[in-house]
Amino acid sequence: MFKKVLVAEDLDSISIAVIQVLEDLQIPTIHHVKYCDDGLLKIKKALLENEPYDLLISDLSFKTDHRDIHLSSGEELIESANGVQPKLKKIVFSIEDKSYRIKSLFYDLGINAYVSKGRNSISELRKAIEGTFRNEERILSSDLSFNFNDKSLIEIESYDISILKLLAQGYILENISSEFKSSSITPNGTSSIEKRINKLKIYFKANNNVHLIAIAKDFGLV
Amino acid sequence: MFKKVLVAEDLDSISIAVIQVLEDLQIPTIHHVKYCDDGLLKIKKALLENEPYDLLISDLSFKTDHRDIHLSSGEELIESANGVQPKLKKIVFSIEDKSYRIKSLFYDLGINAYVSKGRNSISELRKAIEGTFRNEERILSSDLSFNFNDKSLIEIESYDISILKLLAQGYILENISSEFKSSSITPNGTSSIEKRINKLKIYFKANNNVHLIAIAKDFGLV
DNA sequence: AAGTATTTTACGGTTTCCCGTAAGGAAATG
DNA sequence: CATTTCCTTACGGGAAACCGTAAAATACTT
Repeated sequence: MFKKVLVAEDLDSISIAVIQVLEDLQIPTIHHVKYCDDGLLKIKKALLENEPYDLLISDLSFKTDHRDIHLSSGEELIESANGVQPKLKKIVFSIEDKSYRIKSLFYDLGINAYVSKGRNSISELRKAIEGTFRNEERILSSDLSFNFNDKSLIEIESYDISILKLLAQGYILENISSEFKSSSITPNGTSSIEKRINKLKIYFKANNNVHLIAIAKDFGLV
Repeated sequence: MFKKVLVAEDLDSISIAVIQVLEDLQIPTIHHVKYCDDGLLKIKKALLENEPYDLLISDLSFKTDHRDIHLSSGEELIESANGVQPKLKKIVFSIEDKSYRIKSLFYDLGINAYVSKGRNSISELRKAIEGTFRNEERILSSDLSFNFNDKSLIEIESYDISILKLLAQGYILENISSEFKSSSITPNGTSSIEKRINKLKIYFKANNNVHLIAIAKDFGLV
């Protein structure tokens, strides 16, 4: 079994349970951080000392408080971790249950397992840890069931997200156009952007921009 | 100390920690439900058997799954509980940290304490339980600090919420107007609704309706 | 290199939003 | 009962969204 595991989880009420699972699995070294920044520091330090972690279990969203931080989410932590220790095994333990967000964790960040916080997540987490150790791939907790080959939602790309983000910030078409021009994002004509928004509206069955942003917010896209 | 406590929390990873706190406080009877409906049933049953609960500790948001449910949130559970056992002490333990939503829990649902899930919430929860037992009022975990007398946000009333909800569903002004007419909500002229939206835009510093809804979503108003 | 397809951009007409002003009506005051 | 005040509604003009069409630019094929 794993020898050295790092847990990144801000909520103490949850980290207790996660650590309990790791103790049950008799993992000798269990470290826990409440901030992503601390997590990256620990990973780097462990590498320097030639005692790297075997496994990172991370949440996705972290509360903000008084402290100044560089890494604000689990995604950013994992991305940074990939920069210094690409082979690190990674399990995400989060409440998120939107398939395209989870898919991107596997595709873009190369995580080994995703466990959704739910009514039976402790046993799911345990199974995921064991499976990851056995080098199983794309482990998903059983309350989630979506098809990795379903392309439908993955086609919403960063370009669409950029538009939605700016719309949600009160930008009008012209503003978005000039914003894209100055960031050299293409296409950036008002007409093209308009068309893309229209596609999104059709896709999400939205009546108008207001409706679209409400839906995008619900889906956690912005 | 309390003799009989009910915990309503769907996430097993969290309920473990909550129950641990209660055990540390040596509470003889601790029950736990993962669904709001089960919570209400238990409260009713305990009342019938003349062994009512002294305290309810509830989360606010519950995941939906295959099961059909009547009560979908902690608010609804507490409201129902108030219907059958108004004197029941109530502590809410949730991730929510928007002041006006928390205020309404105290004002409208008469909860005794609110503990925000955070980096040190376990000790906060323990303090809240002890404080509630000593009949302290309006207990707030210390990571939250807002003024109960600050009227600013509480003035957004259900009328505004109705407008925001319909906007978020893609209604245009005319639709909202006729919707209000058929529900006999006043004022219902397009002009009045327009003016009210304008006030909201000024209040939330929103550039337009799209921006407004994005902000409303962020604040959890809709 | 020419032709075809696709993408990007431009344009115009209609609807809705946006915002100021003002008329109409109800409640409050004296 | 008249006057003031506040609230609701109506109206109008300009801005932005909405929606279809078409031209221009780019990429793709043969």
